[in-house]
Amino acid sequence: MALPKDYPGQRCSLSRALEVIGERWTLLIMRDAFFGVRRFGDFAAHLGVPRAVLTERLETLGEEGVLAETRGSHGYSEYVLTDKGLSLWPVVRDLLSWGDEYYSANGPRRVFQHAQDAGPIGPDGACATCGGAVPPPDLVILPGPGYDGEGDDLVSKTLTTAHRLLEPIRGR
Amino acid sequence: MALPKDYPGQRCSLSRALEVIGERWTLLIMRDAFFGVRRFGDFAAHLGVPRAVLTERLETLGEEGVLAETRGSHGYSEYVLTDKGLSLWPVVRDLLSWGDEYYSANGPRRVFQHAQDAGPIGPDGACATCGGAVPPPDLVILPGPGYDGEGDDLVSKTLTTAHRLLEPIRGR
DNA sequence: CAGGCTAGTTCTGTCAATGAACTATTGGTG
DNA sequence: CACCAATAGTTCATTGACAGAACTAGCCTG
Repeated sequence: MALPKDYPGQRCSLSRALEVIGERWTLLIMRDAFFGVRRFGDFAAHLGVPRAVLTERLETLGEEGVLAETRGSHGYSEYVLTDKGLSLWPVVRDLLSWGDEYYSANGPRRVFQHAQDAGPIGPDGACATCGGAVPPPDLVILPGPGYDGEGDDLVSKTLTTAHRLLEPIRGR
Repeated sequence: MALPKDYPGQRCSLSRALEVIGERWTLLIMRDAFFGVRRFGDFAAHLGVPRAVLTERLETLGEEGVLAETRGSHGYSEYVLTDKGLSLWPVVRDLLSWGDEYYSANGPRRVFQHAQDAGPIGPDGACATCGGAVPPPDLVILPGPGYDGEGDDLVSKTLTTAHRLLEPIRGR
């Protein structure tokens, strides 16, 4: 988003939602958080977002209760999704599916699997094997047909190795 | 979104999707399109978006094949969702649901119903009666418990009267 | 064909985003 | 304990999208 992040005349809950997660970079930060990124430097390195912007976004997301800042075992801050943040998973998933459908000629770069029964996850987020909706912690992320490690930074590579969603990831 | 609408280092389909529909105002334009708004002046009046910005967004959405510009019976342009645009409905719905859940103290301003069996639509978009996913043309939009017509412009009021999604709406 | 409606365009000031450089805090090592 | 590297975050000048109002051109109705 650009200038003011708010939408003055709008009272729809969509505009309220966009005031929280609609600014530029915010949904990419959320995606990374779902994929396991937790540390300032990893967000910055992976996204290429200006550090000042990243600082401000993390602060906003914290104030809105979407992310929580905690101190990790290493003494540095970690930014972790709250329940409110986790409930944004359908939004992130739908956007990923839409992008995959219309802008990934070779298929998705990353695909999801249900950890319990190894069933593939469809565009609607349901497990093709058991048919149920799968919450983020039960999802495994795997490299998809569209993946070629070309030019990826270390965080990108790590994000694409098989792992559970939300499982902490570190670059280097 | 702000400055450059693109995300240079990113190759994820999410970033590609956000380059199309992630800019400021764009998702509100999409919501209005789902709700039946088709004309330039109605988008402008309802959203309060600067006209120059609206022009640019409609152009981008047209180029990306999300909206199609057609000439209505009145001789003026109409902007209508394409199939590609319609497939963004889950994104809009999920954002609405999330906003309703966390930012609508009195409940949603608008609720949805399955046109065929009058079943209420849950946060996941499924009909509570028949259990199926309901495509936009089969949805009826109704005023919800959080609705109070206070301060709404004419387009807002019209949007909240009972009608089917995508059914053309006019202010005045 | 005249007046009003509609759809844009133009223009200027403002403010967020960018990107690089800098500072401060923490962790690790000898 | 002293030093150095890693990490997190701040500062600052520049750029350019957005806001908002005024303007223009086309269309439509009586």
